[in-house]
Amino acid sequence: MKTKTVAPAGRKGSAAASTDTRVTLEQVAHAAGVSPSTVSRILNGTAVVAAEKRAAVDEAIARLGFVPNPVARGLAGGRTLSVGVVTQTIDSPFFGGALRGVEDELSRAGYCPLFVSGHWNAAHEVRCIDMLRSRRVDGIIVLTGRLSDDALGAYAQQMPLVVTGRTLKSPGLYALNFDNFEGGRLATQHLLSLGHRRIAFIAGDPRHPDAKERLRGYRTALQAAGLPFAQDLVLPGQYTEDSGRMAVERLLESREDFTAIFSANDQMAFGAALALHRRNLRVPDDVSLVGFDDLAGALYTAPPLSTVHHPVYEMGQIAAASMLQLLAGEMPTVKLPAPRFIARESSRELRAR
Amino acid sequence: MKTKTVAPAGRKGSAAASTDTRVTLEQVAHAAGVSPSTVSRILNGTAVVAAEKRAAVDEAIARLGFVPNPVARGLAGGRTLSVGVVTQTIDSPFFGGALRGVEDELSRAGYCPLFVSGHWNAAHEVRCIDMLRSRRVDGIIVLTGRLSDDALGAYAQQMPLVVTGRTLKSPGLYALNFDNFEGGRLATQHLLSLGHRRIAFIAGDPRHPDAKERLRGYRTALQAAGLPFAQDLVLPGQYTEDSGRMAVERLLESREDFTAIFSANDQMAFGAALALHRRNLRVPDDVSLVGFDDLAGALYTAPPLSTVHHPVYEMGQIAAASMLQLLAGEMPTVKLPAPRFIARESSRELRAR
DNA sequence: GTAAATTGTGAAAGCGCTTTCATGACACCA
DNA sequence: TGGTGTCATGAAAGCGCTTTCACAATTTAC
Repeated sequence: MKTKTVAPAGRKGSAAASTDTRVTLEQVAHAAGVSPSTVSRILNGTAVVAAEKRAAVDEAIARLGFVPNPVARGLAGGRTLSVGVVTQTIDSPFFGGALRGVEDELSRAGYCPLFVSGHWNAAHEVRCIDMLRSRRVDGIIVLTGRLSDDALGAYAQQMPLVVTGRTLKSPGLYALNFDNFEGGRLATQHLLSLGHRRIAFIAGDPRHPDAKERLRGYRTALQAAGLPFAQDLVLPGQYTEDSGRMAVERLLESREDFTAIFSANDQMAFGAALALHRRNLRVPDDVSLVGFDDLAGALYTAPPLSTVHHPVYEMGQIAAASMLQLLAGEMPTVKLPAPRFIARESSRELRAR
Repeated sequence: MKTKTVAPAGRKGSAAASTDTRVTLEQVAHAAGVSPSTVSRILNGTAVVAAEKRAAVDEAIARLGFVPNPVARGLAGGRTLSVGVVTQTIDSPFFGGALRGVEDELSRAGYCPLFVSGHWNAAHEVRCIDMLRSRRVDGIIVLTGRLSDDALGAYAQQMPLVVTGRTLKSPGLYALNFDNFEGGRLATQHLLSLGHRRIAFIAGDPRHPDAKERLRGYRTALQAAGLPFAQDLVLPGQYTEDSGRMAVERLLESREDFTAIFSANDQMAFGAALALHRRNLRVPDDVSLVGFDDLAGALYTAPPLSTVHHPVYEMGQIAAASMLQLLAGEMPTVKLPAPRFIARESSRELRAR
């Protein structure tokens, strides 16, 4: 058995696996006594190969510890087995779970995510997407973001696109949207069922479509209960903890009467809880508080926050799975799970005060 | 002006920038009337080029909207302008900030991070690193992790490596370590200076070197104050919220006397706060509570948590900057900032009870 | 039995760059 | 003025794959 002498493999230390980055497909072909084309065909399953040669190649691959070079593959084949993921900040408590879902699902299929942060800025998102395109990703997943629907549609003409937080139809584009309206309705409904009638609402940034939907859910639930919509009970917020804190401070200063607060997201609810604490108002004894999103932290506030569960991890998984389908030439049809309200300890039935 | 007819550029929609992924270096060379080598030299600054030709090339690049293809560059030049980042979970509240620091710093230099999750599992980390190597990243940043120092040293022989959470010297390897001992000392010192004498400690997972260091800081501070070290006041924890909650529950059941708790990280402090809340013990009136890490959430607990500031974002930045230096053939020398204690509202002076 | 369709395989041409290597054009010193 | 350097530049050879194309070797059809 003649084996081409190969540069010594980098197998120093116990950790290095038995794969050698320096072995090339050509060496495998030599070792197996076939042509490179045949090896490639076996690797990609692009054609039928005689069982005998296939065995020889498989053996050579195993023996040499060959791993195909994705960079060369990308150049030659045009596919890089990587997909770009535009998130807003990589350390967002909200999107974090989604990133994990994307990663898990993609790596299962041998794909690799490229995460970039758009910083809630359309121009920056454009730059990110350009960067991803120049890196030749096979597709792009956009988590919400500030880009116009038209802009996204245009990108979708160039490569597969999956986008969350929108309802949007376009060829080569799959949109995944969570039912924020229903979530808003559920949360409000929960407070109403506990007897609350004066329910303040801390709104999210109105530039977010989902913030508007959550507000609409709130209004609809009030209306369904025959209650008037009081503009003074709706406080503007920015989806940040601090904006939630300030909203509650304004609310208290306004001397508006209220017994419960529905915050359009958990982060603002955390801020709200702090503001209430500072005024010696106890949750839920003095004020019931509910949030939206069910962030990891919602389980560990004192008391744990009642909130609408937003399946972010699943959202990431589904987005990735949809991308894989798009890449395979199929049209995805999966939908996001429906919102569920999680009653914890920050809300309770209204008592006479 | 003769221009080679090029496939129509993908400039549909207002969002698509004026760059065209399909323009190649060869087309630029043609358009500028020079050879591809010259264009490459201008792009990389590898050689002096006549000002006149340089101008012609620059013009052609701008006119055609040429963007070099990193995949081809990677194949030809052996450098992919990407660095792998092994984190533990991409959505970790602790490492999140570090990832952002890495991303910001790398992208400034035209590099691109590839984030992979090791899930606190040495075998998984090995697989991640192999994957990154096969993707031909130029270097790898390992955020803490479970790999042995030897294994890391072995990898460092193959490519530049920056690792955090260790003190370790090896060629081609740069280790960045935070002074966890001093942090632990500072936090304990803070409680001592407020008059506390019975200070419980919720320990982190002893497999983490930093958890051991924080404990050592606690012990040293007690010793320096002439206080005995009481093993019964040290509760085992796992760095998770729930382990913090359970630790406090065990502590209360043990009927051990204590007036303050120092938790080895903020996540466990959050759990501890919840357990105290459930027992109607108020922070800081009944029990002072301090954490470690200064997570984003520490600012918005009720009350805001006194804690040791761990500069994670800077850690990410510095790790990335060090990697860039390593890649440039220099040996980095930057160190992490020293720990600072941030007194907020969860700790106060001891009062007679 | 011959023509035609089918099949497995190898040779070779790229993919879009980087990087030697060779070359011609000048400048320099004796 | 001839020889030796220096310098900018182009030609061409890869980098490690995929994929087209061509070609024998079969198999099938008439």
